[in-house]
Formats: sequence, structure tokens, C-alpha cells
Amino acid sequence: MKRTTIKDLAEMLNISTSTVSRALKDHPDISSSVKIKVREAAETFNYVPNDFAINFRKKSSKVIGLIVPEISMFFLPSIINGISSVLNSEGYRFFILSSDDSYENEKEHIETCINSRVDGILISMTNETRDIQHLKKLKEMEIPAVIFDKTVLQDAFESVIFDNQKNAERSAEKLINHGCQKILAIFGDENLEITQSRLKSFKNKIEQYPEIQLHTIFCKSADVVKENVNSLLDNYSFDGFFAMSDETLMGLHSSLIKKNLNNSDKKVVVISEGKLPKYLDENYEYQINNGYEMGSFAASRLMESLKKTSSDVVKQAAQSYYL
Amino acid sequence: MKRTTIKDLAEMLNISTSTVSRALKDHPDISSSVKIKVREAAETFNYVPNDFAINFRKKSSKVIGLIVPEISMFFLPSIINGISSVLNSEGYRFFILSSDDSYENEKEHIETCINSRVDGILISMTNETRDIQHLKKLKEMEIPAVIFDKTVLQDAFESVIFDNQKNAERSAEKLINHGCQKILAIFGDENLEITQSRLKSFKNKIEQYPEIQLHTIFCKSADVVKENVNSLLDNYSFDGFFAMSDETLMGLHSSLIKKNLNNSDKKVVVISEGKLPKYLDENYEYQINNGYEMGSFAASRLMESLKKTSSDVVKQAAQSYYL
DNA sequence: TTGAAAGCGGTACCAA
DNA sequence: TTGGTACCGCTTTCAA
Repeated sequence: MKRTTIKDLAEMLNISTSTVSRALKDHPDISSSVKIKVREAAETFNYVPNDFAINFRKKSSKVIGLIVPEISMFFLPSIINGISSVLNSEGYRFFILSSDDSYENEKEHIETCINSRVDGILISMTNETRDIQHLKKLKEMEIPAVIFDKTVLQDAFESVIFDNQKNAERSAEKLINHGCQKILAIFGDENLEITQSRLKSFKNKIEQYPEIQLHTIFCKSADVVKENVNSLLDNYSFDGFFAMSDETLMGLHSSLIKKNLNNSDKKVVVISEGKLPKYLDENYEYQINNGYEMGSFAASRLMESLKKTSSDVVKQAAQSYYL
Repeated sequence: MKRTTIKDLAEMLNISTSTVSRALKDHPDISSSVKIKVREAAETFNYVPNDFAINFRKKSSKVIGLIVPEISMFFLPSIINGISSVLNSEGYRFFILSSDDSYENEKEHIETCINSRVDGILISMTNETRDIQHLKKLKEMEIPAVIFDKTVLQDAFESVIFDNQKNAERSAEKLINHGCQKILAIFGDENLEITQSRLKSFKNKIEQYPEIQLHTIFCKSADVVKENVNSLLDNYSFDGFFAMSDETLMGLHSSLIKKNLNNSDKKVVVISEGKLPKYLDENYEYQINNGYEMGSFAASRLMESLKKTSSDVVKQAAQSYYL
């Protein structure tokens, strides 16, 4: 089953391949009579341009590599939607590679992307990732990359991140305004930058009110949250809760249900990326991080970089964008 | 920034491109001394084979198109995981195209896939899709495709679907075994095949017990479920609930919370694809549809088709697989 | 306005 | 064991 090529059309019409090629893309040089003939033949014989040959020729794949730490329920769909909306409208495709929270996989995926000649990379890093050593090659090869959400301290690539400080502070304010006096704040993995930055500003804010008692815990998964909160609630009571993420909220919620505290007058504030949680309990208050916005913004930044020729690239610290 | 090519290496080493090409892929004809030289040079000059040139030459993209009706929170992540696990291990990539529940988009995506020369297609259809007219071209071009989850009656392509009948029946049995007498069953869009098949077997089972009162409603979104259930609960009470999907469950859950029924002794059974809902309320019972399993199974089927040469393709009704 | 031809980076056949 | 070369399908420069 051979697919019709430009050469086939050229032979059938007794004209040259260059003429066919130009006619097909409505080049001004070509007479309209020829254009019509060519288009008809193309239509009739079901001609489909071979993207490979084109990409190969043009040295541009129109493909972006999306590397994510994991394919999670909470965040990815909205991110993907945001990315799709921008990339598809610009004629780009993207493929997803999941690192499964392993630095080694992440490193390998970068190689994969380089080998398959992606035009650019969108990456969110694993919890294990500590530096951007494995991204250096991208700079050498001048493959633009934008880091989003999960990142490390660096100034080589543009990054798009949520404003943790702002979100954590506002969450604290919400609890304060509700008059909460005994607050349990639940954070994720203590080693993550994101945890530290949310912790810091949350704590700072709360500490401006010496009368408030703050208890903080760190848990690496929803299940751990649940266990820890369960045992805490056996001995203490709280009138306010803070969960730094959707995942910590899942654990907290589960525990509150178990302890029959879900209908009491406690206040729960959470920094969230999802849209599902609104069904958990409509009384929870969300400081929403918008995945769609992040995805589309990161993709836009990447498209911008792609449009710059390499000579445009100013060798200075890349910008970080806060959403 | 030019990337090193085989030609570059050949010139540097004063040997032919064919020799370099063969040395690089460890061809038995090549002497080990040459192989070593070539590999060293490749290493030194950071040689990366150009997949485009290779694909172009070999007429195989190693890319699969994944077309989904929407990028939803509930199901997609696990599906993607399942697909990834199979495809990546076979050296394939895939890109995601979302139809946003529009038949027109779906049709266009098929074209896109054909144009970008994907080796195969995995597709889950929109609610609007009524036939496989738009897939006919795939057959002509001998592009293998596997339909999963959302499909229509057809026997041209292999399909992988959940066993709705089994799931609905088992869900009904669960409620019956709990001794529920007044059951509210919540279904999705009445026009969908999936709804009809779940409805039918659920109802059949329940009707074997004439003493049970069954009330069924159809709602197109979680929010609609919530509204409808809210007003129903004002006038009636139920001791058992059935939700045909994660989404209907979300609405139901929300409503139960609002009516303070979440800690009563009602029974809730749901056919679910997600993993999130376990945190909603651990007393809910799930008849789980495993997205990971579906994704990996569909991908495996596709890989199988890919391995067959076109002459292997037997022209007979394609099989459906039930999970 | 059209055509001839080179070439993108590999691969593989045929010859040496 | 190695080299020469045609070719995959398309674009683009140069010439006519």
C-alpha cells in the first residue's frame, strides 16, 4: 500500500516535482491553471504530505517532550489541557514521559527527547532531583526548555511556578480571620523546596499572633497523613486545619470523616491544584493553583523561545514566573 | 549549532559512511578495531543518531496517536499510565489528542494522526460518535487501531471495554445483600450505550426482588446529580444508593454531605475507575474498573497488530475484549 | 512561470 | 571487511 507522493503526482501530470510542491502550497509563481490541475490530482489520489520528509528536511519536528514526575490524578489533566490548548493551536504535538519519581528516569527521558529531536521540552521535576546537571546538554544543543511547578534553584532555564509564599500566607490569613486558636498544619515531604517555602511563610504569618497554637506535621503521602492525624486527634483537638496540597488534604479529609469531625465547626484551608476536591466537602476553603493556567503559560513561554533564533538568546539569567 | 552526523564521523576517520553506520550498530562484518575507533569518535563528538532520518528511511514513526474524548480527571491518568508502560517498553512514544467531546474534532484528529504518519492509533470515542465512518480511512491505509472504553457497535477494529453487565449486576447484588429496600440508582447520560447497558443489568437484577423499591435518575454531570438528589432527599429517604460512575458519585457524595447523611447507615455502591474516591468515604463500596489494566491491555493489542505484516491481517470480524 | 538538481541523515545493496 | 551509491519525500536555489 504505497502512499501517493509528490513525485507520483508530477509524473502523472508531466510536470516537475518542484512545480507540484509549489502548487500545493499556493506559491505565487505558479499559474492558477497548473495549481488547479495539481490540486485536483492530489485530491483524487488522496495525496497526504509526508510530515517526516518535511520535518527531516526542515530539521524541526514540531514535537515537544513533556516530562512529568508522575502521572497523577490531581494535577496532570488540567496541566495537559493547558499545554494542549497552546501547542495544538501552534501546530505542535507533545508526548508525555513520566519519571515515576526517579531521577534516573528523568535523566533518561531527557536523552530520549534529545534523540527524538524534539523542538523543545517542558519539564516538571521529581522529588529526587537536586540540580540541573542533566539539563546542561539541552543548553549545549540549544534545545529550549521550560521548567514548571516542581523545580530546583537555578537560573539557566525559564521556570513557571506557583507563588508558594503568597498562597501559604493567604491560607494562614484565612484561618486567622476565622479566629482559629489551635491550628494543625499538614505539610508534605520535609525535604522539598515547595514544602519549606510554604512552611516558612505560613509559620511566619501565624507567629504574628502569639495566642495561636500551631502544630505542624510532615507526611510523605495521604495515607501517612491519615494515620498521623488519626492519632493526634485522639489526644488533641483543633479548630483549624491547613493542608498544603491536594494530597495532604485527602489524608486529612479521610481522618476527619473517621473521627466524625467533618460536620463540626472546624475550619479547613488548603492549597490545591485540583477541581475534584470541591466535592469532598464544600466547606473547605481552597487557595487554588490553576493547572490549566500553568500548563498554558509554560507552553506559551516555550513557544516564545522557539521563535527566537539562537542569536537572539541573551546569555543571562532566565526568568522565573510566578502564578 | 550543527549536530555531528555519520558523514562527519566518516570524514574525520577517513572511512566511508556505510562503515560508520555499520560500526555504530555493531554489524558483524566490521572489524573490532574500526568499531572501537568509530565508537570513540561518536562519543567524543557527541554523536546522536537522527531519528527523523531513520524513521524517514524506514517509514515507521514509532509513534502512536492517542485520541480521547476529553482530558478528564477521573480516568485518564491511570489509562495513560497503562499505555505508557507498554508503549515505552517497546520503544514507542504517543501523543495525546483530546476531542473535547466533539465528533468533528475526533474526525480531525484521525486526519492529524494519518498526516503525521503514526504507526497506530488508540482511540476512545466521544459521546457524539455514532459510527466508525471516520475510521474507514485507517483500514484503507492499513493503520492499526484499537478502540477502548467508549465505543460504538462495530466489528472492524479490536476493542477493549469494561464488562458493564457484570459490574452493574454485581453492584446490584451488593446492595441486595446489604438488605437495602429503597434504592436510589444514579445513571449518567441516558443516550449513552454505557448507561443503557449498566441500567439494564442493574435493573434486571433488582427486579428479581419485588419487595425492593428502585428509583432511577439520569444526570449528565456531577452538578446535576447533586441538584436532583438534593431535592429528592427532601421528600424521600433511601437506604441504598448506586452511582454508575465516579462522576455521578461525586454529585451524590456532595449531596449526602449536605444532607448530613454521610454518617448514617445508608449503603453506597459505585462503579468506579478512579483511585481518588477511596478518600471520599471509606464506607463506599467500589466495583472497580481498572484504567491501568485497560490502558496496558489496549496498548498490548495494538503492539500485536503492529507486529503482524499486512498479509497476516485476516479479514474477519475483529475481536472485543472485556475486562 | 517552470524545471533540474542538490541535499537533509541515514540505510542497504552491490561491488571491490 | 570496506567503499560507492542510490534512494526515502520534500524543499529550495539556481538557471532557463
